Amino acid sequence: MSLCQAATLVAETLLPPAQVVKAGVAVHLRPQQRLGAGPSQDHVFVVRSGVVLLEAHPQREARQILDIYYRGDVIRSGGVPAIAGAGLVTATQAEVLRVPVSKLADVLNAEPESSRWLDCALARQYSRRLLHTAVIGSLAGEERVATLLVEFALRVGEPGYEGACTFELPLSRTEMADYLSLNADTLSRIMSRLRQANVIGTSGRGRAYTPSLAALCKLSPLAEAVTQLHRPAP
Amino acid sequence: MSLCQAATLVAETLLPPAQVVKAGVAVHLRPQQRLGAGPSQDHVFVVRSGVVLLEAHPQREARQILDIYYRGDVIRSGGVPAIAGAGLVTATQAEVLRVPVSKLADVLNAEPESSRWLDCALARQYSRRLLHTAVIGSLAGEERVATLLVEFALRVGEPGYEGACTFELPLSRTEMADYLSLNADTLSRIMSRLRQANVIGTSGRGRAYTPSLAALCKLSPLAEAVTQLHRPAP
DNA sequence: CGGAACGTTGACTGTCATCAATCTCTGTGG
DNA sequence: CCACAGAGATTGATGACAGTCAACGTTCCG
Repeated sequence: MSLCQAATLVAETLLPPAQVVKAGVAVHLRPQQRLGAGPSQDHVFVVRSGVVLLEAHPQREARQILDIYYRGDVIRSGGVPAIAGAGLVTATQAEVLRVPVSKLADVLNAEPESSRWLDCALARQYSRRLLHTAVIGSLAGEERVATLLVEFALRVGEPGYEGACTFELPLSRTEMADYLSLNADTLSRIMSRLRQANVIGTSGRGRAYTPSLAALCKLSPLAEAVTQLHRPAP
Repeated sequence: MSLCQAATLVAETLLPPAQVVKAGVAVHLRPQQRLGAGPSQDHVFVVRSGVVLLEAHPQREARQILDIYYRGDVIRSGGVPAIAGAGLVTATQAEVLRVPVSKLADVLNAEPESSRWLDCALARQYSRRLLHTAVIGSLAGEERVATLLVEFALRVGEPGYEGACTFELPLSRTEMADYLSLNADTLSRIMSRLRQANVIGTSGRGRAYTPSLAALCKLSPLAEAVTQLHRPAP
């Protein structure tokens, strides 16, 4: 099987096969560090830890975050559309594997296993893009925020008692706003409202928790789809 | 090379290799016809002519069009996220190739050529999704409409004298609105404004033309990126 | 302790959604 | 060929939500 089945989104297919790892080099990055500055070289990056963002500046003074990459995700620097100011930035400390496209191509031709892994990763990420289109295209501000919080809770959260969940916020308020196509001010207002409604709590800038993940999900019409695409491997 | 270079988005890589074609069956469809009604079977569709839409109903009474597929595009029915009312519909009369996933997987394993074609198609489509995220996430109503019109002009347009261009509108107003995350009423107002400004003209419901494609592009901050991703092969 | 970046909150404005009425195509049947 | 019906498209009046600008508070760093 070279195409990924919905049922095979498990841990073993998440990380790249050894041949791919051997073809690349590990890169350690601090928060807010740019990736793939050299546009001359077309690289593929595989996220091993941390969170990487794809950003662009379609307008003067306007930033848009187009994609969020988590552990196991694959990024092809040459596949970024020609939008002004497009580029990759880390949101948190991160470790990525950098593989030249030509070397990866060799591995793919030699190892069908690698093709299976790549197709699987790309299919997963394509689905997530479609879902995010639905989020920013059809949900109200509060619903968008709830959806992103559910995503974070599933991706980087530590479950607690009775459906409670503590999780890191890998993106700053401004970054979350740019991802959700909301104003940073508006996002702040929404977060305050959610806090007052006891749906979430925050501790410091980078962390949050929810007493009931189910309650948070009820605020997002697309929580079910998010859960399907971001739930940690069983 | 198994990954697609930006420079290789040419006609020869657009259509599936013969082995893939042999593994599937051609299906002819009328406008507004649904695809892949049987959720039991996971299929891959390749668009050979016409336009296919991926739609969903994230909210009661709200339709969102998540993706537009043109000639040469690849759709995997199993990759659609679990949003309510998600499914494929034709916008126009269309012909697609329907290939069972298991059969395609066999071909991919046997023929590296096929893997190259598939990776190429998926990379192209992923870029387009990112671009569309930027469109609905950061552009004003009029800019979104201009962007979509440029896309149509490049995809299905017949160039005329001095930058003029006549093109079919494969989507109805309602569908365009649902794709751009605009109200159908608002879209209609914007189209009227563009008509009064002589940027576009319409003849009947399904056709439009622009006296100057360059003028239309000037209304879209992302026209350059659209051109890069939708320009017909040289 | 001080400064800078980030986050919060309030008052105001603008854009787009909503609702309702009218108009225009398109296909059908007399 | 024309009349009709129904869906789709247009247009106007109105309101709500989110953006903008500005001021203040908080967190985190040296």
